Amino acid sequence: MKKTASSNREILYKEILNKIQYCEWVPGMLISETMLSDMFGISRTPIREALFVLAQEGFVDIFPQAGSYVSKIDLKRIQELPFLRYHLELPILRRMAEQKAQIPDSIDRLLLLMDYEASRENWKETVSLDYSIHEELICSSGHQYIWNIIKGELPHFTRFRFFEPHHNEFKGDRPRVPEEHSQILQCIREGNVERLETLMKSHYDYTLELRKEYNMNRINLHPEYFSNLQILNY
Amino acid sequence: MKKTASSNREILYKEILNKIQYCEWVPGMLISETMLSDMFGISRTPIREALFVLAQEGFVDIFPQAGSYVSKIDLKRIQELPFLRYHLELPILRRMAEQKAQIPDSIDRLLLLMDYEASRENWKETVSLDYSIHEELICSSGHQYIWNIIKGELPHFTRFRFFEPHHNEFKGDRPRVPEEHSQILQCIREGNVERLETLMKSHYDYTLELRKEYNMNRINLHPEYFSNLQILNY
DNA sequence: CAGTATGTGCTTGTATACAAGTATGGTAAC
DNA sequence: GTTACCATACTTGTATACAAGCACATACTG
Repeated sequence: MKKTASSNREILYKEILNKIQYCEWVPGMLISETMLSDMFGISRTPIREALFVLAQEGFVDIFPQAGSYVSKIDLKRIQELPFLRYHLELPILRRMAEQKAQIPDSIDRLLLLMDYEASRENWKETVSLDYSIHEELICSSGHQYIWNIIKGELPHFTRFRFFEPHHNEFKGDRPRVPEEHSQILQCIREGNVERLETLMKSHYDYTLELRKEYNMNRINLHPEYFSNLQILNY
Repeated sequence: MKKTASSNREILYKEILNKIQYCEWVPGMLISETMLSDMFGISRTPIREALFVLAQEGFVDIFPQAGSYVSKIDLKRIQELPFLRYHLELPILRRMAEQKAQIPDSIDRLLLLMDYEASRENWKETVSLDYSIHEELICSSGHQYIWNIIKGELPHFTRFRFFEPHHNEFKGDRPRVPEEHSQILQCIREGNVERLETLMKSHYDYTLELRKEYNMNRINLHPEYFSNLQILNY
């Protein structure tokens, strides 16, 4: 029993997810199966199969006999992600710090790369490396399944990062992210648990992030891209 | 644009998931599309669509041109669930306790029902009410998305609860679960944060659970149902 | 002019025929 | 007896035809 190369369905799934997470297909856009069928030059069957999985994950809304649409960016969901990551990643990293666990060398390489890509303003690559750094840390401590859960939510947040074509947070409201990573690593190496917790808290400053003026302005540029806008009014 | 009644695909998804999570279809069992097609009296198309989603969630393994199988129970995944729940649910309940938040009346009704169903040894209903109690608590504090993430993982654990037809944990290794719920509620109502943390820790005693003699014996009855068995040997 | 009814074109839902790859068991060669 | 090969039956992957339902525009009615 062998696992063969990727089927069209799997390729399509990744392709469509990329279009959506980087907002090349904007929230609310109609994506009918026949349209995708023409675009990719294959039949509706594998396209439907990819769309179901994407719908299950909240990236596509399917209205029977009416149409399929790129889902709107759910601000409630965005708001919950930092909570999720803080409370799952911190205990893992804290344990690594307490045990002064070995950190894989690959991390330092990723840090360098992220700096490099950020300096060249390659934002897609920068964000991708951001995620990879966390992935390496979490998985090196054996919590692959926890990371998989987080990973499934990340594309929702990626949309929030990319919905304006020319925005980037690393120049805007969070220019210090790459530096924060280095500091977090250092804390783990030194076993400095207290500072680690402080750093993680600000790295995932989840209580107010969405309601910062910076983000309010961005969101108001494209209110039609969002659902659950009311959470901005508390 | 209206959401119509459930399509066959959605019905099938739930139906198949139930068969799998309650181990009516045992781990490793072959479930070919034509077999399901005959069984349910509908064509392969909606069945395939349901199977893809289940495969994505880890309940089904699809081997192209070879066959589809009920996945084995992944002990690593089972082991991570208590970690996940503890670190997500505790901060939510802790906050409720600190704020002495209002707890919906429906919870007390669910507690009563769970006691009742447990006393009548209706295990499916008991487990289902167990989950509902947590759901009510978590969602009443506004963290529906966090609960959805946990909810997606629960059927994996349900399989671990039901893979022996005549086993039940509430008579076996964890008879005090219903009582623990009452105590947790009381802590929240009284704002007793310290005791809450202790209770939650034992409610999700995640570090050793799988390696307790009780579970080792159960697992050894059906080693062919499991993957990642090696984690029992640490 | 307002409101209702209806037809048309679009969408997704389902069934089925066919393509292509896998695993198995039997057979023949050694 | 052992090994290699091959035919066969089974699996999933894909394409396509048709069914059924929604939404909008249009025409009709009051």
